[in-house]
Amino acid sequence: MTAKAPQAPRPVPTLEDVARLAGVSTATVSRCLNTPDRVVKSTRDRVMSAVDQLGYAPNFGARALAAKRTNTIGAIIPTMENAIFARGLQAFQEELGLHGMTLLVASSSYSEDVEREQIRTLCARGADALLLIGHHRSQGTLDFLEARSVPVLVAWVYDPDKPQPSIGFDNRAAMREMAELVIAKGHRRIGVISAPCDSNDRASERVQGIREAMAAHALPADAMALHETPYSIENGAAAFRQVMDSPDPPTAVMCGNDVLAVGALRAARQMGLSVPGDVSITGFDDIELAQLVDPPLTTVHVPHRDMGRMAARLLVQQLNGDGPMASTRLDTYLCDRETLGPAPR
Amino acid sequence: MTAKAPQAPRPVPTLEDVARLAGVSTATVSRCLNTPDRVVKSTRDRVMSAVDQLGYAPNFGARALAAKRTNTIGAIIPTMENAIFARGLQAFQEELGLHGMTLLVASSSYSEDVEREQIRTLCARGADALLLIGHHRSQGTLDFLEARSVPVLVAWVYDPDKPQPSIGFDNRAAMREMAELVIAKGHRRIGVISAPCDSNDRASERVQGIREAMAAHALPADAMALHETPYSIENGAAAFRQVMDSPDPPTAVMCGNDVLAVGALRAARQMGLSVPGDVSITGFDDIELAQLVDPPLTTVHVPHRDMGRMAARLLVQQLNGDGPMASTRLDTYLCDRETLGPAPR
DNA sequence: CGATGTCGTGTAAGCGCTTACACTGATCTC
DNA sequence: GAGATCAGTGTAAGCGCTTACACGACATCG
Repeated sequence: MTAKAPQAPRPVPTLEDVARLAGVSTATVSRCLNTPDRVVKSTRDRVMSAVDQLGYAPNFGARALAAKRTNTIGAIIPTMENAIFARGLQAFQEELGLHGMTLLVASSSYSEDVEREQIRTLCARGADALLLIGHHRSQGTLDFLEARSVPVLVAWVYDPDKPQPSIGFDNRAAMREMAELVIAKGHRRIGVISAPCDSNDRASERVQGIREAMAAHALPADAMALHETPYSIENGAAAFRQVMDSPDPPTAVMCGNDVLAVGALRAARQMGLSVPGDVSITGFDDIELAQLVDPPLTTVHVPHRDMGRMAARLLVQQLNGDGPMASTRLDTYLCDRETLGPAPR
Repeated sequence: MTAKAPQAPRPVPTLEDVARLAGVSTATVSRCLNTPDRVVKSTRDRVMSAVDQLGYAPNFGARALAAKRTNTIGAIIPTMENAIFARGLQAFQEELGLHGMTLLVASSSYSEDVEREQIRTLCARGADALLLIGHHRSQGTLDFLEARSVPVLVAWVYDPDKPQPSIGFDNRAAMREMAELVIAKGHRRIGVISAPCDSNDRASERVQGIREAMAAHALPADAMALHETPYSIENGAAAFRQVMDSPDPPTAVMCGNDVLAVGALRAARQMGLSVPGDVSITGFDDIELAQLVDPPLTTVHVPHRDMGRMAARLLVQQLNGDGPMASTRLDTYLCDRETLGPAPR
């Protein structure tokens, strides 16, 4: 195909090959690549052209081994399937790129065990720091992290009382605010569709927020019908059917996130229920999908991009030795679109 | 917090630490981890408990350096923003996992230069093979890949004539089929909203498919109004407005993918146009969103999961030395939902 | 003008791991 | 019962890179 490769003389060129071709030592080549200003221009040019000619790319593993730093940050998110974390992660990556760092992403499928495995993998791969979602993880995992002294930042939650720094929002307060609105609209029987709460502090905090609002308005605990199911549109739809299949169904269904809410919305339509005429539905996250469905979803807006960007900054600061990270709180706000209406009488 | 770490005696444990604690050589520890059956059980147990006790995790870089294999496959997709590649990649990852391989994902933002950088990065990180999207890339990149002799599989297209093996579908034929249907419904002026065609063979093939169908029915080339814009809902909406802002607007707008189509659909609603009463809209990909919008989108179904799964199998086979990969063609089919209707008269 | 810096470069010691090879006892074979 | 075989383990040589240190060649200075 190309004239440059007569056969396959040396499968992959190394620093040494470059050095030989340029007639310098490996140290000089290394310096050209990492600290170009410590090498005189004439030498540098010679080295660089050798690099090009050979199609040399430094071996990352070897580099990490020798330098003990990888400029890589790992992130483990519960899922890549839907858009919940996509936007935040995108911003995270962009900001990291600005600082010359690379992102390594893994997903845990909402499983504690998988997450532990992924943490080990990312550490093994030399991540200089980790971004994790939520606080819930086993002591063993925490110990491991501490033993390796990898800086960890927890995102999507804000909890200054935890030992690990976090960046995010107050899930409980955010959902409480939404519940207040729902109650203000006259709803007294509230269905709740949430992700499984154990091992998911975002989910449990949100449910807790609803409980608090109900208590504040002297609504009995059994006025809330809680259904837990993993995040997916299908599951949201199924859960909605179950929640509504009761002698005294709720007039509003609050969902733990938008994906579940969109499922609920579909189910409602299939059941011939008008939203919000017959039943109100609310979401959480304000993902793109929320304004695409019909009617557009009333939900809690989460500042995904800001969160991602700030997470990157905090991590970079910490790695540059500018002191420990401070937990940071971002604001959410209600997006009262069209799926929440007054309680039917 | 925990009692196990009095201070920080040795930041991160190494093979040697484990060996010392277990009273064996590093070779034995290594064997316990990689080929457990070559070590007698009593020794192995001792080693393993040392591993646990120390929280040891092998250094990936060092391992790759010594073993010259990483069991890692890299994939570079144009974007993570929307769901176009998500499902396929998920399946790809799952299948890789079954074979003990790990996936490293990067995104190129539809930029050739970024992709080249990412390819280098993934190679540097030791990817044993690469999954790339589409055939379009510079000769320099191709040379680089060949020089390093990294197996490459191209996905989301099928083209047995290219030197690189591919797995996917015939974008041109798939879109031609859709265009045939559109024409059969009586449409004669067709708007086309596509991603920029240069450097995106999927996009250009799809447009070409429309051209072929139109030619086959003796429609003049200028019966097609083509608008190119990057994939995003917003862009789709904007392009739709432009396409329709003509003295003689098209009666059907065919979009290069579902994301654009959903944007077009929104724009149509905002403009007070009924779909498909006033104007028909079609998509491509059949992402989840396609059936969530109202009315559900007529689109081309692409077997994302099959493609991902088979891509993984092909790659694994190749790495196991079972001969070179063969280009594989998958079928698409039309999903005629509710956004395509007869041409208004 | 010899002592002292400074700058650009080379030398070589690892970084943590795998693995070819060597070694040691058992077990087996005739 | 001596030699062959073999399973289990240790020894040590790298893998490709960074970087502390050494070194020579100048420029600078009192």
